[in-house]
Amino acid sequence: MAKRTGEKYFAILEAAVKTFARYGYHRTRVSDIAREAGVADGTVYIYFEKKEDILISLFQEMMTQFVEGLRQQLAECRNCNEKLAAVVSYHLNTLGNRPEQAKVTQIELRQIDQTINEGISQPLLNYFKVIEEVIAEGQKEGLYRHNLNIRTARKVIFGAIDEVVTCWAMSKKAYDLGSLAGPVYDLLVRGLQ
Amino acid sequence: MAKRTGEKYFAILEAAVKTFARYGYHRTRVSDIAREAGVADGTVYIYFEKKEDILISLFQEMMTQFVEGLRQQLAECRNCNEKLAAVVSYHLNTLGNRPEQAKVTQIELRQIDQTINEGISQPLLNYFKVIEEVIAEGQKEGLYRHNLNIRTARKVIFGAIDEVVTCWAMSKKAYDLGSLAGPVYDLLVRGLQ
Amino acid sequence: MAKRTGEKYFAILEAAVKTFARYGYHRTRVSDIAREAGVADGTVYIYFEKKEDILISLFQEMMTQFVEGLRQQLAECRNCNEKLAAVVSYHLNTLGNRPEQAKVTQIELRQIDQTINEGISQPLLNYFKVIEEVIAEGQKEGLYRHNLNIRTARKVIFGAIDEVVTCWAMSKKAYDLGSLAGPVYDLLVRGLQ
Amino acid sequence: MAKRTGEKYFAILEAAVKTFARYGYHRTRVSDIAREAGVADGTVYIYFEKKEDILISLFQEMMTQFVEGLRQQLAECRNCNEKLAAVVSYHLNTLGNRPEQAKVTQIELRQIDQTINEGISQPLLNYFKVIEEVIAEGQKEGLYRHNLNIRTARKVIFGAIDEVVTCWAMSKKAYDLGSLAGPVYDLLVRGLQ
DNA sequence: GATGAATGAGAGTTCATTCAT
DNA sequence: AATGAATGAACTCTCATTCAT
Repeated sequence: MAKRTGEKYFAILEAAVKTFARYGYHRTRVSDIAREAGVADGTVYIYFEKKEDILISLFQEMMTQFVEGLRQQLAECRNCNEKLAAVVSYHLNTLGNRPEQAKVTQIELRQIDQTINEGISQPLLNYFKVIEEVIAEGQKEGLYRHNLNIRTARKVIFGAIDEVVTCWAMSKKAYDLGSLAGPVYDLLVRGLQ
Repeated sequence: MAKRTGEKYFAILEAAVKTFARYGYHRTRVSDIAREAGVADGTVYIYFEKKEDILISLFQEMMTQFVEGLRQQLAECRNCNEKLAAVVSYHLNTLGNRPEQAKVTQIELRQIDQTINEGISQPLLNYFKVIEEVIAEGQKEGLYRHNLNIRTARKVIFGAIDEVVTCWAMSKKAYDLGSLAGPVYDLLVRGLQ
Repeated sequence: MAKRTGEKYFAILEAAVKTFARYGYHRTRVSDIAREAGVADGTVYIYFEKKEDILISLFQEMMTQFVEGLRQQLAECRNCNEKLAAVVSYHLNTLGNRPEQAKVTQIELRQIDQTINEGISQPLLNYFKVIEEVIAEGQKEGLYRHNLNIRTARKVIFGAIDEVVTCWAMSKKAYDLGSLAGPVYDLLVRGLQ
Repeated sequence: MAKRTGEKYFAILEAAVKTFARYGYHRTRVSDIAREAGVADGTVYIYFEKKEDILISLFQEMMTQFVEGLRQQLAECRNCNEKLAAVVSYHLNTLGNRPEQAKVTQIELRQIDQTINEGISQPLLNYFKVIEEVIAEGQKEGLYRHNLNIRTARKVIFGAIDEVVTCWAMSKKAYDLGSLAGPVYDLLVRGLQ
């Protein structure tokens, strides 16, 4: 079961971002999403196993696209510093331009039992891998310290950017998220050197 | 209503940490907490307005104690670097020694509608203030850059530590969280200089 | 929401009369009605907003039918006296033949907060209007006094009949309610003349 | 148990009229009455068996006083017509001057399972008896028809007055209830003759 | 594939009543 | 007699999920 593809699959996903961002995951009824997507309640269950699945699929689709786009950006960078800058900038700009996605990623996604959720951690690991690759590269290039624990550094980097996004997503969003890329990069790159 | 003090208040709070950490917020029934605390279901509602209230009160009590303890540590530091080290170390050690609290803080607490929750953000702001004070002090002492945006720096610092804790809380906790204090401090302090 | 029509709507209504009459409104659980109607608990809430709604809808359906039937009877009467007799007789006979409805109308219906209930007073007003029309007609025909306050007379008439029904509904119903129509009519008509 | 007398007994009763009239029987908590009476929750249960008991006792006290007062009035009447007029007038004036009692008598009292309630019907029967005595006397005096069924006539009389009070109690009480005594008496007395 | 009416498990919360002090 | 903290039974309503059409 659960087709996970097709025109209506994406219609439902799109409807879900909107309603989750507006009402929050728990206060959104499956029927709300169905109505927004213009399909019947039952139809949702042709494309998704259960409600949680919608949120997870949403994240997976977003994350896949995100990592893909990020990798394209990185391909054009000449060294690890440029790559780190690209990571920060791409992360902040991508979510800064998609407030609804940001809301879902930063807030709603955390409403699910994290303990079980392979579905969330797996796609996230791909992103983590990218960051860790950049750090390792920096060490090879001699730009970053060798006594750096790559995993810890990755946590610091991701955590820092993530918190910056969360603060913005929970705020009135009166400022441009992307404009924080420079300062954040500065803070992080020095730590690695 | 809602006494918010007394022997049973704390018994319920203690029972709540345990059950939330074990089953997660949403899968914990109020009656589970009551049983664990050795009181009747109704008694819970003498001390708390509603289920959500328990989680929030839990956080507030923890946070108040946390900030208080942190301030004591900082009082003994001679400069901002020592203070920053103290923040990182205190944060990681405190939660590292209390896995149940860590689980609740990092995971369960995010299960509530963040949009509404003054109850969560307010106590957190006190912690944020401490961090920002340390940074400002560092600038005054000439140890930290002046072109630093204090708020952004705070987000980076908090986000970094928070992510380190979250990864640990979601892991099998096979390593000592406190032992990451040094590396994390190193990464952060260089960013500020 | 609340479909308020369809096969199951009436099945639930029918089940409600029975259970309300048997156990009383407050002691009837929604699940009792559902079981009696042969539907699931949740189904009740597809057709009714809330429990109270069932009782009110019940009354509205009954009242609508009642007034309709009464109007048909009155159409065949040649003067206001015949009409008054018809009102008394129709009222007593209708409820006399439907003990369960009588129980609900006279007893259970009064278990709801009367202050709020438009839903109850509105349909009743239609009946009141019929009575008042009969009185006014009687005055025009010269059969009833002109110094009669129509509203007061209506209250007296309705109150009298209503009390007769209530006494019967609360009794063992050993006597035929309809047989009181004559005496009651006699008492009332003289008052009007 | 249940002292049913003493200073606090009446304080609770008085508090109950107020709160019942204000919030309705079902929405009044025992603790509301206790607070209004200035006693502890538990104290209520020294004087009353259960919540229902308060409402019933209230009615009994009111009814006893009512019938007593009515009997005094009747003692001064010279014939059954005067007595009937006294009944109507006394009933309407008494409740007309005590809106809170009226609310309780006409509305809240009916919120209890009438089927069981000896406690309500018993004191009411005393009033019924008074009315029936008046009618019987009228027949003896030759003023009222002999083919009158006394019980039915009593129901008509009581029902009529009761409805007049109920309408007033549920209304904004913009008119004086006692002023309806004349018209109501007129309507009723002619029926008896 | 699509529908949407029907299902029924599930739990938070209230509050009358009790009883140790 | 008086207190009021504690009890725990009771029940409505929601909503994710199913399945006959």
